[in-house]
Amino acid sequence: MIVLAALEAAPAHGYAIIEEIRRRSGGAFDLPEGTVYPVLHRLETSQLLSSHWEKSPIGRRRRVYALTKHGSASLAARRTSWVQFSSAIEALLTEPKLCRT
Amino acid sequence: MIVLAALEAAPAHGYAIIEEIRRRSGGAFDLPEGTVYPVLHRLETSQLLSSHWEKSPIGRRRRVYALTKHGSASLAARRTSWVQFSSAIEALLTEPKLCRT
DNA sequence: TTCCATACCTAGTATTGCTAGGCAATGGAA
DNA sequence: TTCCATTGCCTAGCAATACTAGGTATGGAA
Repeated sequence: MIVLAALEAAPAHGYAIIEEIRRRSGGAFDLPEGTVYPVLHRLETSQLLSSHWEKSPIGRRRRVYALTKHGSASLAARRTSWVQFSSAIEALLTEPKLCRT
Repeated sequence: MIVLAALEAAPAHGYAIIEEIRRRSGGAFDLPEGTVYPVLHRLETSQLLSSHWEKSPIGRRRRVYALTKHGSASLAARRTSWVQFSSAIEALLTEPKLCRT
């Protein structure tokens, strides 16, 4: 979900995605390449991302990923799941206090 | 963290913990026994829980778990981690909209 | 007696985050 | 010129773990 969200605003290549995630999360998520690249491959295999090779301004090759329609839909679904999940966690963490009478 | 939180109010045995988690989460977390029992064993090995055998009112054996001091401290730390984690996810999920000018 | 609910357990599988490497090109420093 | 840092990609293998799919045992109800 994090990777999909990072690609929501615009397509990007792996290295930039890692930096974007680190920046947006205020450093909380500093994901190593060994985590992100396999995720990108899995998401592409699942048709949630598409990719093509590009040249950076100084001539380096890059693989640029973009959300597909399925990817956008999946992100929306994951957002909903996240809200339900975090609400449930919140309920589990706070209910004991509500029980005291 | 979920299991620790379920034991915060009072000690309980495995089966009751599963029901308590299901109840508190409004059915969102319906954890199978194959998930919870190994977790209980791991938490006890890590000294976060202690256990003893009891007899239920109708005579069935039960293993009742309780938070240790380390368990309470660990739960507190996990709560803090959860808040940071969920805040970071929230930031990742909402920032794209903030970027539009 | 047979079945269900309670109550516990674990072997094995599938997933996945991460470590620890490797490859390649570029630009600047020594 | 040579070397290293940075950018940029990749993967094999380890470790953790959620879950499936079984198993055991007891008490009460049908």
